[in-house]
Amino acid sequence: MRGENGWLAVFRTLQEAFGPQEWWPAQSPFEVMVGAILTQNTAWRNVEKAIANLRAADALSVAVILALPESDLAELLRPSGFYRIKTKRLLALCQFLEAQGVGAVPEQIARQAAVPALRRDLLAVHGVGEETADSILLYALGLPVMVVDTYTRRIGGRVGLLGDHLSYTEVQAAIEAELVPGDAAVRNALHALLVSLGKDYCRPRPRCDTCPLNTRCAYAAGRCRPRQPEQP
DNA sequence: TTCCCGTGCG
DNA sequence: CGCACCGGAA
Repeated sequence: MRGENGWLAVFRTLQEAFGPQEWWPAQSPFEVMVGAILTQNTAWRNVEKAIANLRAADALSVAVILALPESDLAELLRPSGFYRIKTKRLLALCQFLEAQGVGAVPEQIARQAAVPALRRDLLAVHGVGEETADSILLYALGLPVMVVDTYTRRIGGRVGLLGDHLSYTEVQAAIEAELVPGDAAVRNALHALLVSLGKDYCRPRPRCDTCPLNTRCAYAAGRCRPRQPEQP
């Protein structure tokens, strides 16, 4: 509706443009976690290749991955880039899950009241930072946690909802303040919509001419030009 | 701040 | 070819 201004207005506009989102392309909570590690600073299409390798090797489980020779695991992860580092990180995550005793059904231990402690424990895992931890909480465990990523910052900055140099926590709090507490679905959908916009429109070199937000975006109204000025 | 790294697009 | 990619650690 008209009259909304902040992230909720962005949410509604994007949902009208892209349709309802129910996200994370994965077949299990564990696969979500794997994807969350592999997609760090990496195009999703490359992550898909690595996950396909894992699936083909029947290695989409904690037990199998932990039993795999590290060099073999690295070879499976290779297409996702940063593969030696990601091998270490995925192993660290699997060791954590095994220690938790939740390798098979991790979502069952997740209750909303336990979110802060669970987030803290995830952050203690090598290779799990704030975005990865929150992606796991939201998309693997279904908990109402807003995920902040590079798209969120870029879009928020351009539309005038976020300043520069804000910490992860500050950005997250700014968005959370507009969302219904406890509603995981809206956080899931909003982040998914932001990713969709970020990939296809609000890119480093933006496509403002066809962007669903271009009528309300400060960037589109100002600095965004359909093409570079002609050469002198 | 710099490094980690393959991949597909412009 | 060069650039950017659903970051995090050193």
